[in-house]
Amino acid sequence: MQTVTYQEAQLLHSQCCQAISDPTRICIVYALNECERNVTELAEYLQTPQSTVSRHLKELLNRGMVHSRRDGPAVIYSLTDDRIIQALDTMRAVLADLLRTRAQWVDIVS
Amino acid sequence: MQTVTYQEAQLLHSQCCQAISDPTRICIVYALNECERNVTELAEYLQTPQSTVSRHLKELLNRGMVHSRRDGPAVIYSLTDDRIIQALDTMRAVLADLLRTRAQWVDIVS
DNA sequence: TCCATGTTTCCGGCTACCCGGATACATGGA
DNA sequence: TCCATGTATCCGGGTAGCCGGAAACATGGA
Repeated sequence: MQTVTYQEAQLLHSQCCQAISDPTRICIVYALNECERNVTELAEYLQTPQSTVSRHLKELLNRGMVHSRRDGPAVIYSLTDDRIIQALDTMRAVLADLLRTRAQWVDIVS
Repeated sequence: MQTVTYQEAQLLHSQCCQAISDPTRICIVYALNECERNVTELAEYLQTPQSTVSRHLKELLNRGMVHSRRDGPAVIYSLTDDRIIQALDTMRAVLADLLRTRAQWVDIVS
């Protein structure tokens, strides 16, 4: 059984978090939580260039955050694990409370 | 009441996630979850240069992830919100399952 | 086999992030 | 007021990340 050092585990942990720390990737993850979509659909939905979306999906795939499957010429992506949304929502709640205590900008975030 | 656009909210969300996406900052957050500590204590505990720790703490403070209070010449830091740990643990669980399905490196992470 | 559709990769370039030693700054006691 | 302790900032420099147009690559139907 191969093992990793504590530092390597920490690095993997941070890479998972980094995967969902980019604004575009956050949008992609939430979009895939609604329903699975292919690259073009995501690009249109997010109003983002297709190459950009594809690049981010590659990152998410490498980190294991999403699955992909072919459907003819299209590639359909879907979320690997619901807990990714759970983690994002948790941080969003933390943020909402932060803003609340600072008494500003509450409406959109919460 | 001042509001933010959807894009700005997304950006804030990503900044919160980014705050806990650096390996060193993850270590700091977990260390502060055990007990509050000052900069020097953290630096020694994490075997990391004091200036580096201080810089990361500033980031975490700016993002509202930690509190600080003075105790004489020292500045003591503590976690703002337990849910930060919750989110980190969630992502760690996702990672652990990922590695499990890939059948390697399981022991340390889980 | 040729083409339409959809995807990935390449490219040049810019920005943001991270590092750690050294220096400057704050605090409270002698 | 001077000093010891602890903290924050400065600095130079390296690295990683992000961008979007363009070109190359897959796929399945005509």
